[in-house]
Amino acid sequence: MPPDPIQVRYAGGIHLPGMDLWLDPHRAKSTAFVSHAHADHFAKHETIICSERTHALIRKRYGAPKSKVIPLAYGERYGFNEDYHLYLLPAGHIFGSAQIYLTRISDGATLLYTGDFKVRQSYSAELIEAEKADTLIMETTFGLPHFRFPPTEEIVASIVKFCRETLEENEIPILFGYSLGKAQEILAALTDARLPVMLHKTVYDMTTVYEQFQETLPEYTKLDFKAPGGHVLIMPPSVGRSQAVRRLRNTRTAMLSGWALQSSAIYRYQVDAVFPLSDHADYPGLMEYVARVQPKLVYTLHGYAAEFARDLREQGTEAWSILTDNQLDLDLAVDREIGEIRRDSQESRVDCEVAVLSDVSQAVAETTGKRKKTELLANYFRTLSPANLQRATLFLSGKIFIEPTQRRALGTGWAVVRKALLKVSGMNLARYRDISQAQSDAGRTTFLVLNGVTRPTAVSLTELEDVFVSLANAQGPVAKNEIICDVLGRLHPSEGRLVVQILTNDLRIGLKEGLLEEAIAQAFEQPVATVREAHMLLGNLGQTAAAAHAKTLNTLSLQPFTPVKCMLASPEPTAVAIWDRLGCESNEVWLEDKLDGIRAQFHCVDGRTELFSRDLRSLEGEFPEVIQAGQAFQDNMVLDGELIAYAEGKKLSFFDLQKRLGRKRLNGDLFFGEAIPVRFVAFDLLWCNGHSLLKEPLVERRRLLDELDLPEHFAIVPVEKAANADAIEDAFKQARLRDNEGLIAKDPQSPYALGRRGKSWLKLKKAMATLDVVVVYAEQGHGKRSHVLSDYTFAVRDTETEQLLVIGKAYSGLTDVEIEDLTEHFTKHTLGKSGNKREVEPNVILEIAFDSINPSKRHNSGYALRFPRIKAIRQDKTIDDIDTLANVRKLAEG
DNA sequence: TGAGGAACATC
DNA sequence: GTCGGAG
DNA sequence: CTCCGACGATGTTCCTCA
Repeated sequence: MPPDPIQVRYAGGIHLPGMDLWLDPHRAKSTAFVSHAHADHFAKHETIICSERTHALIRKRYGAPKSKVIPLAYGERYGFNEDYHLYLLPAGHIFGSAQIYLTRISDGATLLYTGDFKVRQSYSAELIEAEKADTLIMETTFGLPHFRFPPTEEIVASIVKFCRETLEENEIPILFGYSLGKAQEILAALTDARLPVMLHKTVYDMTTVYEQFQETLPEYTKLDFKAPGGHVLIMPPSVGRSQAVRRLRNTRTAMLSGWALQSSAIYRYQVDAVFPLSDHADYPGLMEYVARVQPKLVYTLHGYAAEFARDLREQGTEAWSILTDNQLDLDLAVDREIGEIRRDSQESRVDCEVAVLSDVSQAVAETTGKRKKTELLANYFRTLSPANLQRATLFLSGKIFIEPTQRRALGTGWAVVRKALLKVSGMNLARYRDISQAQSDAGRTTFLVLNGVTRPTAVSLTELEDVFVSLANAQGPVAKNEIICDVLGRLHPSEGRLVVQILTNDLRIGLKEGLLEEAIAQAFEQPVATVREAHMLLGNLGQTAAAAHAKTLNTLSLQPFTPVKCMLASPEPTAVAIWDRLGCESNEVWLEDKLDGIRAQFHCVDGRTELFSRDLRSLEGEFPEVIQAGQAFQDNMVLDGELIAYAEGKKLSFFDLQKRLGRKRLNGDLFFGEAIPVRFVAFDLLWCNGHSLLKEPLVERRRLLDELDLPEHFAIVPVEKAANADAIEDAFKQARLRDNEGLIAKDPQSPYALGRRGKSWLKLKKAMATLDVVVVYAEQGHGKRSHVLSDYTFAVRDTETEQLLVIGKAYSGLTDVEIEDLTEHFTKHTLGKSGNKREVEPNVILEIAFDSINPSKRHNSGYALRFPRIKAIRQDKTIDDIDTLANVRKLAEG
């Protein structure tokens, strides 16, 4: 009578309930077997069983673990408890990697768990050993029959050939392989070739550990970015996109991975070559291994687990994927390490317009270098019909609507999208969080969450546009959620990723509008400047692309009721600086008060009037009285100006004006009763009675502006002319007395530069006193700051209660280095955590600059700062030196 | 019904 | 609005 | 020099949930 198999279950990791032992669990457990030293297999378990070599690697890499470690030599028998004993066998994956062999003493039942393994002899890892076992739990990363690696010598020979040829052409070969295991395997494999090798720091560090156990490594040096020439560089894939590596010229890159067998690999890794050097077993290897173990029952996991299990069953061995549903957890960790997407579901990909667009987007994201990006895009643009060209350029610029004036918000932020992703994938929130935290990249997260759960169909760009429009029209998150679920369910994860990126307005593919302009110019052989100009005039890349395609760019001009991108001013700290920049040219600077309102463009032709905001939105609903009053203008014109809150004899501020922003409903009494009165103060004239004035100098535009008869609610900003820095300084003081922010200085000879933050308009703002505050909370940032604590909440002291009261947050003003230093500091001085926010010891003093202090409900000090920025980290000060609430109050009132 | 959150837009 | 960083 | 990303406060709207 054969014994019952040792019970196995899966619960976020493999668990053997009979002995309460976990095998390579992702999260910290009481007792766990750690098969090898890759980071994803190593959590803070209370007790860790691992090979003594793995233990050495872990110690070197992460320092001595706090866990209790039971290091075992291969074959060393260990009595786990009264009923179970175990020993480890080499797994051949990386140095020190082990399988675990368990025996239940009472009935002799046995179980073998492989961890990651390889059957072939490798250069840097022990040769695998197999033993007969009743139950086998094995990894099946390459569990499809077509994964057959060529003989290792052939692979190595081709790698060496690649390196030699690259060096002969005076270029630098770069080999990408994971810093622990793969990199040393490559290094060892290169021994006979006698090529000079440089190792990236992370690889170098791990290699020094290897060296203690291995005599056959060739000579190597640490990567010197200044003189890499003539060397073979080995580095982990993750640093391949780093600045330092990108800066290296004349490189040829190669990825070393089992996935190289797939034809899409070169494209996916964005390298010049791929070689199938793997530390996993290929399909024949997996089969051979099963034959050696002769198991009665097999559980498979990782990669093509279900497929491989099916193949085994067909051969008469009972085999099951341990739980396809849970694969992601384990695969994910590996993905993160080696920068791969495990399951390549290209086969299920449907060739459609959206798929092509997402490929282009992905390629742009992965391409470094402007020229390559624009060329890629230009080639793509040329293949599109005019209508699809509009859509594609819009979507790639993260926009949705072709007509700028019909632009509406989608109302789909991360909250809505996350809900939809959970629904489509059936994933629970905890797992989703794991993925999103591990990735800290919205696109990759989306891909992984959707991977394998959607039924891709062909979707055209028109259909996608329809989805966006219906999203904009849908009312409420519930309705939007449904639409998103529907479209994601019909898309391949690669396409789903793009759609989510567009929905959340977070494309992040290193594609700015400027680059798209260049691509459009290149695609249709137009000068970039012309395309750019057209974009400013049309306010929309879709239309710009269409015009470039139709070769009608030159016929474009400023048209009333088509808002244009407005000219902006650059900040300048002092009057002297302004004079230096503008004065020398024409010996005169024109000064206007910098009004604190909202920028607006007023269009008027024959009594029809329109008002647009700075980003070309119609302000129709918000300021109807201005639009109405403007109908009294006798002339046809386009004005540039500022909408301000204004009442005779009463000081009104931006704060007052904000109450009217974003309003959809204006009750009757809103502007006749208590409403904040408003006026449009013009400072420029862009078009007048049929003529564009953009190219005219400011003097001329202003002359015409001054001739206009102004209706109610309209005014023109006064100009003062200054002939030296002192006069500017003086005017600045006057402007402040008038409660304005400061000055705008203009070159009277300058044309109107659409959309430019140029040097013809400069702004001088008032600098307030600064505040010394202490940081009380620190938070993780986003995007490129997702790995640092870049968000600081700070407080002042209330001398009455001796409490620290929060007055604001800031990150702006610190350099990357300072943020890194502070991250380290706050990590060490954390008092408590809730979510991403951590309370920190109040021992970092910041000097904060700001524009004003206002009463606020947001922070418990009752005050908030406008435009807070960090001026300095005051290492010379302590918490005793920070500003007091009384001080703040004084500044707020003063 | 009212508080609270998300999304968006303005600076 | 602010700022630092990269091309 | 110019663009871009990653950040600040605050207002309204709209929806959800207790």
